[in-house]
Amino acid sequence: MTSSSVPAEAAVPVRIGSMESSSTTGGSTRREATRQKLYEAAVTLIAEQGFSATTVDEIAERAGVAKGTVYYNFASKSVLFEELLRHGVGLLTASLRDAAEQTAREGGSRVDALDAMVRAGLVFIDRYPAFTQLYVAELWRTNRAWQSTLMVVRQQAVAVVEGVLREGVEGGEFSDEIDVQLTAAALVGMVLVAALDWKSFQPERSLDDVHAALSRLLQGRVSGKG
Amino acid sequence: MTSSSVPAEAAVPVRIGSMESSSTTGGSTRREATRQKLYEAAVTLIAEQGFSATTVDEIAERAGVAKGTVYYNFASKSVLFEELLRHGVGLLTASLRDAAEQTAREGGSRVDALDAMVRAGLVFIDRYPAFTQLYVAELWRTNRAWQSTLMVVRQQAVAVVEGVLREGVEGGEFSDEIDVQLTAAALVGMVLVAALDWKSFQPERSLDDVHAALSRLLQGRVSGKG
DNA sequence: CTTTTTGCACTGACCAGTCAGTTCAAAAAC
DNA sequence: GTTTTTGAACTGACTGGTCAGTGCAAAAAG
Repeated sequence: MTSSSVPAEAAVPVRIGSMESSSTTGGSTRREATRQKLYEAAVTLIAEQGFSATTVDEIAERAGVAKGTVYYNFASKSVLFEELLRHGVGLLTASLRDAAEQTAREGGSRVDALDAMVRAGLVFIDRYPAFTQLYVAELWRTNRAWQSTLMVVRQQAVAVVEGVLREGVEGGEFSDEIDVQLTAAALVGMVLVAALDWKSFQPERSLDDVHAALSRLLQGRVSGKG
Repeated sequence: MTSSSVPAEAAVPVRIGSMESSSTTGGSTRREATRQKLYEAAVTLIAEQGFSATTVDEIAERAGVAKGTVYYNFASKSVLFEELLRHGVGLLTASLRDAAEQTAREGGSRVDALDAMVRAGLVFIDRYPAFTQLYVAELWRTNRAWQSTLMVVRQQAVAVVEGVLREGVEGGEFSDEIDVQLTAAALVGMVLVAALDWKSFQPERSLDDVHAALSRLLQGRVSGKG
């Protein structure tokens, strides 16, 4: 296991295949496609069963490759998982940032930015429900190998929300008594749980519908008559 | 790894108070006490590592009993887990219901009831953080043996929140345009994620502090100056 | 153009270790 | 005397990871 006699081992450039095939420059070829298939297989299986209950054999089978191929492309089962995690949250973070920035560019308020981010979150969960499940299931675990990866990656996403809240407080749009960190976590939780519930128990509803419900809650338009 | 000499077994960070409230009914005796120890051991281990990654040997060791005792008291590993689940959510549901009813008894509004339930949720998570972790990690999984148990038990808890929202709508206190089911899920998510974040990343803060932050969000006192 | 070589990507049988669950005689606890 | 616990041995299935070998497309040699 440790210190095997591995020769030169032409440095594999840890490329993370994008969840959607970007295929910008023709660099990838077969390898990239294989990685992609493995990500997709792993994400659904782990979302369904959890990391430990998912076997490498299953992942390989679902991806339509041999088991050895998994280990040709990834150092271990947990490395595969960590790269999956990093990539997925990277997409989410970028999406949230875009939403906030575009709102600012269009002259919207901070509440508008928050609302746009809620929508961006919903769009993400709508597109990658399995990834979201898997992420939530692992986030608050302790004593796990990828704990640090998870923390870093969580902070990236939450920081975007915190940033908008902080700007809002500084600009006087939000009360300066709000607790930025906790409020950000609560907002993330609101979207996360509502969306997972949507996907799990009312999948027929439209994104706009769900967004409208959360918007109302976000903007405190719950009390009082409609 | 197995049966290592286990040094001091020092301070377990996440303490689970006895989930069996008090020994009111005298039916238990020794057996009940053993079961209790097994619950407590299982809940922390599974919260940390997940169900599949936790071995029966570990649970027995942590509980300080022999492996045979586990199988004398529970038919299987998953039966132990299911009973744990049912018991824990039973406590939460009772607690939420109490909060709502007491608010009503004292003549509070529905928002007050919601607020009381937020607090009850926080108190629960504060007392049983490991159980909460474990529950969240399993809730949205699919294809698992205890899936149906989980659904039933989830519905019990969420229904209490939905009930208060519905009463609020009927009584004109809440807008009749709110989506009861989604809003309930969002509220639960808000408390859940904020609390887990609190326990994981800001454990030094007080419950009142966290409650105040969530109250503000719940009552839409975010926008506008302090 | 044809033949040979190269080396990347992939294969799948295999191994050493692990784990849920069983068994049971004997000891404790009640 | 009965109920509960112990503790260690055992089984049989499963799993992460390994490795010698295959296939093939493009480069190099002829």
